[in-house]
Parts: sequence; structure tokens; C-alpha cells
Amino acid sequence: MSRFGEVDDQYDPEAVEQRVFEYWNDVDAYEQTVEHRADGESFFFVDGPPYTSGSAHMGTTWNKSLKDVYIRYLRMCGYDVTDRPGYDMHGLPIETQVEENLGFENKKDIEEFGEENFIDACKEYAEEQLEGLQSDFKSFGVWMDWDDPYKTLSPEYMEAAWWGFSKAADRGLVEKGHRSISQCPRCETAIANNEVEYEDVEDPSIYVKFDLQNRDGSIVIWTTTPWTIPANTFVAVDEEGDYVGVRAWKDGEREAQSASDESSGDTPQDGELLYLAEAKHEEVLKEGRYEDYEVVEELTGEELIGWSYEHPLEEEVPDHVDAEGTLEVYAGDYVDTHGDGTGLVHSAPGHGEEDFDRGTELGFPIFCPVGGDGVYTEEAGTYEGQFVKDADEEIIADLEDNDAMLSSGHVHHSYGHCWRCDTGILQIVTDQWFITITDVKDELLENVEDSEWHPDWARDNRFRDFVEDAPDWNVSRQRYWGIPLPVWTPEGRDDDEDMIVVSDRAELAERVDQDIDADSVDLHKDTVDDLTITEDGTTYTRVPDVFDVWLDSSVASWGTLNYPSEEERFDELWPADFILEAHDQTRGWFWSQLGMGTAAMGEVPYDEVLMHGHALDEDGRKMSKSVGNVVEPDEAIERHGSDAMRLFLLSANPQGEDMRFSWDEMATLENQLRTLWNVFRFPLPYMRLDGFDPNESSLEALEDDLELVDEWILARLQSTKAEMTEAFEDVRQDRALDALLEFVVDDVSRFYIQAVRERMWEEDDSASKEAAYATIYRVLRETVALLAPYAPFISEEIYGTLTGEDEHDTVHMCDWPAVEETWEDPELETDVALLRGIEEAGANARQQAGRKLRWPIARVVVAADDDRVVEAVTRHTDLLADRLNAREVQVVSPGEQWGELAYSAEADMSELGPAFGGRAGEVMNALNEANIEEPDLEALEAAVDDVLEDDEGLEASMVSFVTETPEDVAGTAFGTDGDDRGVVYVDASLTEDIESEGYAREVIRRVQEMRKELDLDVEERIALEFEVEDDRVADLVADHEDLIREEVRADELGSLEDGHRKEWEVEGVAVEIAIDPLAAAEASD
RNA sequence: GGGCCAAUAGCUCAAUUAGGUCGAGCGCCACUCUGAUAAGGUGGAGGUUCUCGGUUCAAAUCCGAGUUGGCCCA
Repeated sequence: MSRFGEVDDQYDPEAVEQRVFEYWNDVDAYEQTVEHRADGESFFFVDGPPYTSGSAHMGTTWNKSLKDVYIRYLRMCGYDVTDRPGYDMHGLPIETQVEENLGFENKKDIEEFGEENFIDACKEYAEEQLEGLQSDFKSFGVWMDWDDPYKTLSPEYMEAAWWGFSKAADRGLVEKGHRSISQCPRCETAIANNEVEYEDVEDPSIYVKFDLQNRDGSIVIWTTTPWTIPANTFVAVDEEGDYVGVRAWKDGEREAQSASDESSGDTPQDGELLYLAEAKHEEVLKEGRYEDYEVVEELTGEELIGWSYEHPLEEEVPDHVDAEGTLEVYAGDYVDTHGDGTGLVHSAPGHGEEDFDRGTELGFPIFCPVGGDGVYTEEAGTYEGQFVKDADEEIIADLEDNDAMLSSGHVHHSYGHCWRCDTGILQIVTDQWFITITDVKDELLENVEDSEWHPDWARDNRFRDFVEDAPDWNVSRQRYWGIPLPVWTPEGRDDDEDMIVVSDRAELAERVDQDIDADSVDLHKDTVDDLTITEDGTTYTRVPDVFDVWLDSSVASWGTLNYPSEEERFDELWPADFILEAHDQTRGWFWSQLGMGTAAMGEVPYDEVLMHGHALDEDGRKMSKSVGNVVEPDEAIERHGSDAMRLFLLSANPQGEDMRFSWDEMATLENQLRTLWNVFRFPLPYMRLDGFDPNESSLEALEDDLELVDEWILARLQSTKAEMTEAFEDVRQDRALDALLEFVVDDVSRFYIQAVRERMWEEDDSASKEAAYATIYRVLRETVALLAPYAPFISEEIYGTLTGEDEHDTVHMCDWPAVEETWEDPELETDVALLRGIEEAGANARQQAGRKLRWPIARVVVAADDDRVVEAVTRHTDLLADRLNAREVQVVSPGEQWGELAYSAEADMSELGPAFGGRAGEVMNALNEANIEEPDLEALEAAVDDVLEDDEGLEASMVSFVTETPEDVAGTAFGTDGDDRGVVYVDASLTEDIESEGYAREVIRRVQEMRKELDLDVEERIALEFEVEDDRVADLVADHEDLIREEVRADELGSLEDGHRKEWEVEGVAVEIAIDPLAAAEASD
């Protein structure tokens, strides 16, 4: 880009982006930037791999923008940052998507299609999705190593997972076991708890009577899963709970009883004897439509323990559990006598995790007559071959036939579903492989301490809770598209004794019977299933399962370094310095990495964590396709540009809190970029015209020529850099951005540029103009460096236009701007802050007095609260007078009083509160309302005592006096950062002199407007005529004829025959103005 | 049902991290400026700090109970 070249008048984000993308491509900006830091200190960032299905949504976009801003920042700080992006490419979501695309219903279809073909199809699909994501990420300027992402489906990466798993096995943490798991009957695989999605559905709701043995009556249980009744093994009670025995009648049975005298024997007249929780009996009996009942027995849960009952489907399921001790009542800590149900819980260890744990504890056989496809096995007796949910109806009918049904209805409740295919999950017991991380729970908790989290509560409140409760990790899935378990077991054996766990490709090639090439072998299921190992006369075959997809990403910290196939970088870099993901990853990647890191390496694989939130819609609801409130990043880019979108995303607090999307905010940020653009392009024509050369005219060379505003904006720049750096160190890039934008919009645009405009207009070369150029050059040059991590496009374009060929090819190679002590000046910053406070207050006072800025005012009086204000005003009187258009500025020192002011007081509650206790509020009100002539404590006290009719004993520290403005002047308090520092009074009284200038300026402004209507060049000369109707005003204006002629560049003044003519009304006075460009007049001659 | 987080102006957020009269930006309205000009400036309106209790002389802030939203878990 050429230095000080022409730029667009309007900030056009799309055009900027296009140009910058091309430019980056031309100069290999990314490659150069990486190379530039190659010798820097290493910084090992690990990208949490997004899953390759679907495109980048707002949340992913936020996540990647955050990663980009920190990576760019760290690079600017000199680090050689690892920036390899990653993609999570295995797992059930892709399988189900591919199945859908191929029109498959179940595993059988896959088997017919062929495993190899299916795996190829999954791979192809995942690669396609990856390309889409990559281009999404590139589209908003993320700089990562797109040419070499780590992919969980690559052999090197799969090997990393094998290696981690084998290390865990070496430590004895791998075991095969019978566990109660969540099974998706469609996908025919176990799924992780965090893959279960809960949805509201209608299910059967049945109350079942289990007839007691060796005593009268039945116990009542409740369930929404009739299909689990065949597997009933025991009933659980709350040992401490209160239960009742109830005799209940329906359909007029009791009347029949009272009619008959004898009530012995089991007759309908006796009703039914039912046992259940005291708290639930009314509700349950109502549910069973009993008309009448009587509590006949009260007992505790403990008393129920040991009662035995008959299996309600005894005949239908002949193989039901009947071992010693089963079909009895036991204590269970999962029972709640006040919750849903009856306080007696039907327990089937084959179909529930809690039931399984308790059943195992009791030493019972685990009866699970259901296969992985959700179909009853032979053990289920008459139900064999039916899908369990389909069998509900028949089971209900059978229970009714067996007179075991108390009530049968339906209920709406939330029930777990497979996150991918939306099929209701089943709890069944199957053989699975586990990493028994519960064996190293203490180590996990210790390792948690070794990582630093932002925000800290994410670790101490959230993550720790999860780690404490985490069960063993079921890592096996009965699917196809995943990393195969590297486990070989002796043929025909079904356990983890004598298993072989292969750790990498080299070991695989060495041990398997077949001849394979370690470098080229693919590790997917279709390949490795055929491999066998024969050692000491035993043949081993591979366990057919693949890994839970969470295991894939859990090894990212070494997988991204291609460890174990490459060792050098691992030795140098591991563990990760920094990872950054959303809060759903507490249970996901943050956890899986800790688990795997601890199991394999004994360490947490990351040092520092930034946990951000989710992107919600404008109403604070989560974005969801079904609700239709999803905002696509593409749309945001189209409407406001990538830079503005990034700015919006990066202006949100990144620590734990969710972000509400807002089009308004994004538009505001685009406007602020527009302001920057305007600031940037304003001095360019002048610099170009004057041939400004920042090398020759450096700030350092021109130091003595700098004016106050120059020094001030440079001082503000230093503070801004300091503030930003501090914010970045606190991992609060949002606060850093706030500081930068405030600097750009408030200090540079609204103050500095306003103040230096006149210097730029000077036609002759001057040291002052040179100094202004040098200052603004430095300010802009550093500003774009500070902005570069956030808004890489606009920063690049501005940087290129400023520096030309002088510096780096890209702003992103710049060093993070350091604070330069030379230019620091906190004194001056305070001065200007005070002056701006005074100026603002003065403008306010002017408005109150009804005097426009165009009209001079006689004087401004600044009543200072403290000496610092006096100092600032005295030092910069001229500047203040100029900006307020005042003829004179007076200062009233602290302690002194000005004019005929009345006084009141403001209470300092931190003093009043302790002194007056409960009456503080009352005293405060009296103080605030008091009105006195002198700011004097005694007078105030008298006024307050008068109101409260008491002697209050005020102290000076309790109050500060405030002035009450007299009528002829307007006064407004001013201050900095919300602290009052004094009052500005504007004396708006008119004099002839002031009126004269005021009216003259009114004329000037209207002539200027007419010049603009004619589209005249700034330098173009004109002939001018004006006629003021009011004689007095006409005389006043005439006094300033010279001023008018100079300002509007009028060479001739008098009556004009033609030209551009207009009637105006100025402050109620009619004025006729005509102008005619002189050049045009000559031409017409 | 449980854990964690959040709730302050119409919107996005502050309020010096063991309490002291709640402030910005945007938007809106009015005014203003006219050599950054499809820009710039000033002012104004707008608050039951989600609700209800409690502690305290004093609560947005501390405690308790709820409501709503978010994440995770059941």
C-alpha cells in the first residue's frame, strides 16, 4: 500500500475486507507473521476441536474470535504461538448423519452396505464439513494454521489416543465391566450421560400392587416404564420414612361390608390392604379411584425391610429373578417418600444405575432380559422378540389380568433421548470398557489445583463439583466411525485378563500376525478388525468396539503435536499454556483432558483456562433452529462487516457470562470504526500535500514544537496502552477494547482532531503543523496496532496507508505498543480532564442561558473546589476561553466566594450515618433543603436545627456546600469521573461588542452554507452582498465587515446584480444575502 | 429434582472486589455546528437496582426464600 494514498471517503467494510484479503494473500501476511516470531519464546495454545457437523454458528464464531484475539495479542508480545486448529471428526453424530443421507434405518443396513464403505462415507462427510468450517473461520479473519489442522481421523492422531489409553492401561486404569449404561436402541450403542438429551414426553404411569408373601396385602410401587417390571429384583424403601397400611374400598364394596355381620376371610367386603408412604397414600388412592379408605397401620420404612413379595409377572416371565434374598424390601438411599411415586421403589438392577449399584451391593444377580437393540431376549418369557416400549401395552394388560394393577394412566415428564437420533434411551446392563478414573480421584482433584481458571469460580465451584462426582469413564461404543479400541483379547475370551493394549503403529506392526506397514496403515475399524496377534501359542482378536468420541479430543494436547510419532515438540511444549472454550466444556473437553491427562500422564494437560459463555439471542434465550431465533455469522458480516462483528463479540465479557446478541451494539461498533476511519482519513490530504515524512519529522525530532494538545493526546495514548495491557493480563480483552475505543472516539476524534484542525489548514509550513502531523501519525500508527488483534482488516488498511513501505508488510507483525515514559504526563491528563469537564459544564450553562456557542460571552467564572482546578485553569486559560468562546476567564479560588450566590449543603452519608444512626436520613434531608447566604457551618446548623427543632451538632466533614445560581448567570457543576470539582458560571449578558460579533458570525455561517450550496471550492473567492433589515443590527454587523470578508473569502462587497440570492432570518431579523463566485463572474464577461 | 452463573435506564453494560444519595455508551427527543459534512458538538427525558423477607444507622452490594434466563447433572 502506498503511503498517504487516496482512501475511500466512506468506511466500506466489505471493500476493506476484500482488499485486505487480497493483500494478505499477495504478501503471505500470515506466513510472514508466524516466521517473524519463530525465535520468540514458545507459547503452546491448544485449539479445542469443533465437531465437524454443521457450519459455524455464533457461538463457534465467538470462540474462534476470542482465540484469534489472544493469539494475535500474544504474537505481538513476541511469543511464538502454536496455532494449529483442530477438528473432531469421529463419532455418532456423523454416523447418524451419514445414515440419514444414505437412507439407513439401523445397524443391519450398515452391515449390508459394508463397514469399509460406511467408514469411507463417514470420512468423506467429515472432510466436507471440515472444509466448510475452515472457510467460515477464515471469512472473519481468524489466523490459524489452516493448511495443517489436526484431524482426529488421521493415523497420527488416532495413534495419540491409542498411546494415551495404553498409558492408562499401564497404570491399571483400564478395565472391562458389566455396567448399567444408557443405551440408544436405534444406534445400538452405549451413549455417554452427557449425550442424553431430556425432552418432555408422554409415558405410561402405572401403580402396581406387589402381593406380599406370608402376610396380607400388597406393597404399591409406581413406574413410568412398565417394560422394566419383568426385571424387578427388589423393592426399596426409605428406612427413615413414614409409611402406612391402608384398607381401601371401591365401587360400594364397603357398604356391602357393613350390611354383612361377618367380616372374616378374604372377601371383597374387606377391601384391599395396601402399603405405601404416609405422605403419598391419599394421592395414590385417589389415582386408584378408591371411594373410601381407612389407615389401619402406621410404620416406618425400617419395619418394612425384609418383607417378601411375589413377582407380579411370575408366569409370564418364568426366568425372573428368584435368587436368595431377592423379591424382598430393602433400604435404598435413593427413595424419597415425598417425591413422585409411592415411597416404595421398584428396583431392577438391569435397568437403572442406582438400582444396579444397590443390587450389586446386595450381591444380587443382574437380570437384564433386553438386548442392545431394545428387544426382549429369551429370558423375558412371553415378551421375547418384542421391542420393549412396544411391549408396555401387553405388560399393562397382563398386570391387570393378574389383578396387580392399582391404576394405569399417562404422565408428561422429561425423559432421556439420544442426542443424535432422538430415540428414547434405555438403561440396560452391558459389557463395556472403562477407564477407572475413580481410582485416581484424589490425584484428579490435586491436578485441578494446578490449573488457573478465568473466572476462578469456574474451577472452584463448578469443575471441582463435577470431578468429585464423576463416575468411571465408559470409553467403549458399539459403533463403526471412531478410533478402535487398541485392545486384543485371547480368542473366545470375554474379559480384561491377559489383554494386550497396543500403544502405537510401530508396536502394532511388530506384534500382529499380518504384514502391515506402520507408516501407511490406517487405524480404522475395517482395517484393524482383521488383525490378530499370536503370542505364546495364544491367538488374540481385537475387541470390536470404538472409543467414545470424547476420548478423541481428550488427547488433543499431545495429538496436536503429533506425539508419540514426533517427540521433540512434545518434550519442549507440553502441557498447554492456554485453552479457551465455552462453559459447556466443563463437563466436556476441560474434563476429558483432565481425566485422560491424569490417567495417562499423571498431570493436568493445561495450565490456564479461559471459560466463556454462550451466545444467546436478543432476548437472552438460546439460539435454536426450532425457535427460529438463530443469527448466522454470515448475516452479521454482510450487514456490518467482519471487523464490526468481531468487535461486538470481543466487547463481551469472556469470563463465564453468556453474551446477548445485539444488532444495535454491532451497529454502534461499526459506527465507532467509521469514526476511526474519518479520523484517519482527515489528515491524509494535508500530509500528502505538505509531503509530510514521518521519518524526518519524527515526534522525537519535533519535541520542542509540540503544543499542549499534542502532549496531552500522547499522554492519553500512554495511559490507554497501560490500561489495555493490564486488561489483557487479566484476560479481559473486552475492557481493553473499551479503553481503546474510548480513546479513539472520545479523546482522538472528539477532542484532539477538533483542536488541531486549524493547524492543518495553515497554508504555510510551520513547526506547529509539522508537530501536529507527527503527533497524529504516532497516535494512529499505535492505535491500529492496538486495534489489530480485534479488527484485523481495517487496522491493516490504515497501517498500510500510514507506513507505506517503511515498516512490516502487515500490522500483525508489529510489536504490542509499549508505554513510553517520555510521553507520559498524568498531570496534563488531569488538567485536560478538568478543562473538558469545565468546557462541558460551560456548554451546559450556555444552553441554560440561551446563548449559542457562535455568540461570544463576556466572561466565564470558574469556582474551583480545590487548588488543582485553579492550577489547571490558570495554566490553560486561553484554551478554555477559546473553546467556550468567552472574552474572559476568571477563577475563584477554593474558600473564596464569587458574586451574590446563595448556598445550600450536601450531606456526606459516610460521616452522617455513623454520627446520627437512625436519624441520618432525616438530617440529610434537612441539610439538602437548607438555603443560606454564606457557606458557613454555623449558619447551616442553625437552619437545620430550625427544621428539626433540635440541636444537631454538625461537623465540617459531614457536609459540602453547594452554590445556588443567581438569575443573571447560569452555573453548572463540573468534575472528573463523577467527582464534583467546582462550578462554571457563564455570564451571558450582552454588550454591543458581543452582539456585533454574534450577528457577524450568523451572517458568516449563512454565507458559508450558500457557498456549499454552490459547491464552491474552499479557496474560491466570491463577491458578496448583504442587507440587514434592522438598522441597529445592520450597524452592528458593519463593525465586523472585515471579519466577514476574510472568513467567507469575499473580495468584493456591495450590491450584486445576480448570483445566488437568499432570504434569511437571523435571531428574528430578516437578512438578504447574495453571493457570486468571482471566477464565474469573470468567465461570464 | 440437584449444582453453578446471571438479573441495574428502551438496549449493551459500569458502580474502585467484606455496604455510604447508581453512572456511561447506544437509541429516543430537542437544540447546535457547518473546512472530518451521508460527519461533529450540547442538553433532556428515562431507575421500586427481578420479587418478598432479614441483618444494619445505612443494602444494587451481605444473608434467606422465591421468579425468570443460561450451562451442567439427574
